[in-house]
Amino acid sequence: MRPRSATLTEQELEIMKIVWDREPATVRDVFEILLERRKQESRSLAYTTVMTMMKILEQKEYLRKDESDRAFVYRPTQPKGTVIGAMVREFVNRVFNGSAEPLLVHLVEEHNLSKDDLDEIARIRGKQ
Amino acid sequence: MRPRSATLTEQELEIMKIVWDREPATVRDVFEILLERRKQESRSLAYTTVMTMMKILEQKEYLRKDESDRAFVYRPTQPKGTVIGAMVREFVNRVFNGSAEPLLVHLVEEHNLSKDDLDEIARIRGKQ
DNA sequence: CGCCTAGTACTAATTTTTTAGTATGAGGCG
DNA sequence: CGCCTCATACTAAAAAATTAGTACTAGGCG
Repeated sequence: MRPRSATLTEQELEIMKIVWDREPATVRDVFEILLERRKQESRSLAYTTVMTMMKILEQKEYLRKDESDRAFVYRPTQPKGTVIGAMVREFVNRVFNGSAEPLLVHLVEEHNLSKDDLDEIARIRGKQ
Repeated sequence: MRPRSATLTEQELEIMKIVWDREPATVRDVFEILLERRKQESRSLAYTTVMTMMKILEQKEYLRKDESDRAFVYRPTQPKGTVIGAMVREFVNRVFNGSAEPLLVHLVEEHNLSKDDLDEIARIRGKQ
């Protein structure tokens, strides 16, 4: 039996990022942004596809919908940081067996993070 | 049209990690390790499932198979660091729109990376 | 008022990913 | 030699993830 994804799937995340950005957002809001992006890469998208995805996100309790004037408006139930944090944790677990250091090394070596960036983070971190 | 995953899927990665570890590995090698893990969580696994996955990995050219005494032996075509690096990049793109810093912040704030760890990384990084 | 638009609910198809069954063959061994 | 084990090739089913169609409704507006 194939298990369900433990975190947001790719398309679910795509939608959640938009809703976190707008807070709240309607299906049409999300649809238009996504459609625009799809056009860039010559892919299409149906309005009802976004609707279905947002309903799924509501069922999974990532979104909550409120009656509004015309269309439903959706809001995230959890802050972005919380959900993304869980995704980072899942990634670290899955790819690096739970250890964050090797990921850090990848970031430093392959993502142009300078010593200054690290110092900056360390400084912020140190403050608390 | 749903696109294919741009990186290793979950099960593909699980297998690749084992093969990188053994180098080379047979289907049976991988099967036994995975079966053991599955047992822990009361899940089952068929030998042929692993075979199919490894054939897919061969088709995708992540693995190469060599004739051997009894069973085929499989070797990775690319070093672990390269492939995992690509996965990190894909993750950063997908989740953080390509910017590594916010991921770094998550790591520092939620994965018990101390200032010392950062210093250590910065030192290694600085050396080159 | 009747029509068009925007929205929703419901249903379902498609593709990917994961899983496994069946048939077949090679080789050791009693 | 005949059987049993292990491996492979081939086929395909099941589940998840993604995509979309159809029917229906409310509301604006000509």
